[in-house]
Amino acid sequence: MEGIIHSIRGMHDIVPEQTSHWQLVETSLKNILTCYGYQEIRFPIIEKTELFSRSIGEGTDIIEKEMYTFVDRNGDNLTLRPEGTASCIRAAIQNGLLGQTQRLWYIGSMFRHERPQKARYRQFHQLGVEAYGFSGPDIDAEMILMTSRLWKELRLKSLSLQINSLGSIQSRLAYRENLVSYFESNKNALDEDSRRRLYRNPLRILDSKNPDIRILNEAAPKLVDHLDEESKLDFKVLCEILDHAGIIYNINPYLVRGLDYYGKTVFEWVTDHIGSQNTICAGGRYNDLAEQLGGKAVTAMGFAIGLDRLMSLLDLINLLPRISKIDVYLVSVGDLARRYSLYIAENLRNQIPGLRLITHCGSGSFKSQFKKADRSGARWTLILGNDEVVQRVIGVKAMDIGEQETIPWDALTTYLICKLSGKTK
RNA sequence: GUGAGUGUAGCUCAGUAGGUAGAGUACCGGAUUGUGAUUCCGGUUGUCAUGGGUUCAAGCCCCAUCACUCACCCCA
Repeated sequence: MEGIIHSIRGMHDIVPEQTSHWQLVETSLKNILTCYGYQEIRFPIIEKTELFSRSIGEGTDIIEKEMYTFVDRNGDNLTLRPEGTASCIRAAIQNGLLGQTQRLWYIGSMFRHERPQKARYRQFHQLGVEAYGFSGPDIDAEMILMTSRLWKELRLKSLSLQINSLGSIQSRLAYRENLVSYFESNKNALDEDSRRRLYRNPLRILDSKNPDIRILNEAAPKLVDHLDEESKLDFKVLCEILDHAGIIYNINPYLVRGLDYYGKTVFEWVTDHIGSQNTICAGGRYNDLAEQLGGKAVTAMGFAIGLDRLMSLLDLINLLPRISKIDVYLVSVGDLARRYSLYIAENLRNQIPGLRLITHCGSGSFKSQFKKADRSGARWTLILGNDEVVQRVIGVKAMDIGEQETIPWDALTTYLICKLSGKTK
């Protein structure tokens, strides 16, 4: 394998067998977003580093050690986007979109320099959704209902919904103090990770995986008891809307989310099927971010779906359908026939828009051409030899039942349209 | 960044106690001078991840490097 250049660690190719599935899923997702009135926005894959450090939070792992950051030829400090929220709101500010309410979505690659593992890659794909100018909690509920519909559309039942409210920044600060003093008085019980988080991001101790810490958390002060009145009410209304819609959820007081800009509503859809990276979709409210990035204050709510994780979940529980790739494969043998095959194919394409037709190209015996026709998944094989050309006819073989008919050229289009629409002739 | 496991044909994997590499599948050809998926016959495919070391001899043992996988951390 010497001399072969490989892709960078943690960055993977998506090959044709997979792209057909990705396209299918992406189309479903986009259709539903469109039906809810969300519009696509596209923004650059690279931004000034400052955009991310100012939004995501200086103390987070993303900023501290996971960004692909470099200095470009102008000396500017740039970063491959580790997430979409900051870029999206930057684009909204810059393009004057925040004068009115916005429902937006985007899709694309994100980059984080983490150790790769199952469903976690250095280049990964997210579908992000953001809404600006809605104070909630109705838009919060709308997003959760919409994600629930996405799963229904994909026939995905193995996701469970976790929700929580982080409260306003002020109420969270008060809570944080309480929490720190609680953990300080139990400092000996803390593990190494938790001690590190104690002053930097004490809320994150709450979602530790360590069983001992979990026990310690049970007696910790509860965020719910420190919520400000507005957050409390919003959260109550959110729960009521979800109840009315029949959405099953779990209020998880330990759900705190990692990025600094979240406040009030947060939610996650998790699965226990794909290993340790179990969050498929997550988001929350971030009402202070726009102002923090130099825009005017705008309420905002958003979430992102980890598409790599979604695809691997769908694959694992066998929800990816067998996709028929092609309708018709045209084989041709003989000099005369080969000259006519592309001509016949083009005529068919003209007359049957959307026809999925492969014309055999290159050499190949009759036998090998048929093998290719078979493997292409085509339901019909068209057979053109010199004899057929002379008689102005073509063979049509139904690959599933193995029956073959001879059809005159001028009747071929009608014949195929009949077959494709499932009608018997 | 930390830890563990795995690297042999395009793919999935065997490879006995160190003795110079095998199966299935895929691919190509034939049985059928013009008919696939089934059957039968034949053929091709490898710097055994890379570099060193031990040995008369290394796919196998030792060391290093790289990659992949899983978990921790973190997050979608």
